Amino acid sequence: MEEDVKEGASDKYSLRGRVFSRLREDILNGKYEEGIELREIAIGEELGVSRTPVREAFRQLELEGLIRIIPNKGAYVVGISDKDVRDIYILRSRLEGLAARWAVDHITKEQMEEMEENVYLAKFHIEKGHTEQMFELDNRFHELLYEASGSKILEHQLKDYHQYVLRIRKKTLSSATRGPQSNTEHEAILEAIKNKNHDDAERLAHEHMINAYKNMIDNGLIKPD
Amino acid sequence: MEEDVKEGASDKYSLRGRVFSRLREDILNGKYEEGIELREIAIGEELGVSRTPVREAFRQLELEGLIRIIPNKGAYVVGISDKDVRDIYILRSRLEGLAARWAVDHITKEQMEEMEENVYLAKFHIEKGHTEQMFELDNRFHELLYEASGSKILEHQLKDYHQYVLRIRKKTLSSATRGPQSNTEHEAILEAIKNKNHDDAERLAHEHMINAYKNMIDNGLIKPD
DNA sequence: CCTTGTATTATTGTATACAATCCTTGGAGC
DNA sequence: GCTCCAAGGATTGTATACAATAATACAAGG
Repeated sequence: MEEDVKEGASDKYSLRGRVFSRLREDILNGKYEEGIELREIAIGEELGVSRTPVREAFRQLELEGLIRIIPNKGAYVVGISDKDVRDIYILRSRLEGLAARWAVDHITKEQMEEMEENVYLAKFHIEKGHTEQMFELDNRFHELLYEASGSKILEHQLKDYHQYVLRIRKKTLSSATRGPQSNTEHEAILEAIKNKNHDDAERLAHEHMINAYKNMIDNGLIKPD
Repeated sequence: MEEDVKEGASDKYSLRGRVFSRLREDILNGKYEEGIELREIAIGEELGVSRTPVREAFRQLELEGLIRIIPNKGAYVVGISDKDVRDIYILRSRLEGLAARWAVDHITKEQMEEMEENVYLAKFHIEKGHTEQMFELDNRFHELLYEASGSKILEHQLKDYHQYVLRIRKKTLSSATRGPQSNTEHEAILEAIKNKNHDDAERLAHEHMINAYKNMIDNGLIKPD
């Protein structure tokens, strides 16, 4: 029964939690475009709730930087610029390297086993071209790495960024060449951790992000500098 | 009149903003100890407001990781463990290095001038042993560095961490030896940026954090590993 | 025609009322 | 005395009512 213990602030079973998750997803997926104004009543009616949970969700979204609230005026969708995406990938490249380094000493047997299963299963879905499953497995691999780092702070931070660039990542992975290469890199990172090689783990995780970054630019998903 | 444009989510002039700032400060300063339960009504009465702004502030504090809300039960202060502080310093060491590197290319003339003034003025207050001013100048130096990086993402992140370890930093800087050394290191970072030396800037900023970290441990302010 | 001031309206900010949930406490049964 | 359960109280979750603020429209004066 130890389910849902982590549930940071999403809280699936409260109205506020659902509103928050829904709005975040809608913003990241581009349903609400940048600059658009979100009205409490309208959102409330759309989701069938009153203003109270909507307001609380707004406050959280603001803290996440997804909307900007101007007092007594309104809430405006901020969106993510190409520069933000580039910056996040550079930050991630450094922090994921650190996560991999720390994971060498802190990964549990269960986490290791799930990682191995993850990489193995991914091969299958890549073969079949199941993009949705590839996406989910990629998500989970990185989350596992964050959790295995043994640092709540680092885990929290990387999960945030991971969420943040969700939209762009969906496009990236469906690319025919990046999918397989990404999983090969996952495998290499996993091996380094298994062999307790700190430097390799950090370097490979770092390069993994840099490669993803380059891929985005080469495929024109975001514009360079 | 371009004041208060950044005001992320604090919003000094709304009740919610004040409640949020106040509670964060009280938690970080140790007024509310770890594990203590915060009741909406009690906090509201203490600050003379109703539950609504208190609840909104709670939701934000949860997202910042300072309290943990268990649905239908209560809000509990999380506090910062020694491990969290150690982790943050390691993360900061890497990210501040990056900030310094980026600052080389993005710092404005005004920022550069304020940095120079900052380092110069700090010498005076160190000489006189004015700990409060030393603290403020140290704060400002780092904020300037973050702003000069030219990356909203990185700036936001580092400011967060900076706030987070506020309590411990106050103690550190008042140490007779660390104060002067810290400012000397600031000066070196500034020089590297001025000379447009990316590698030095990154290395020095990185080392600056590592030194602060070691100092904390050597002085027993937090326990090692 | 343009500017300015004011009234109206829409929207957010805050307080309060009501509903749902959890915890405590006390008593019945054994 | 111990266990279990039920009732009451306390606390959070949600909805709604009211207050404050900002946007808009329109009329009066230049």
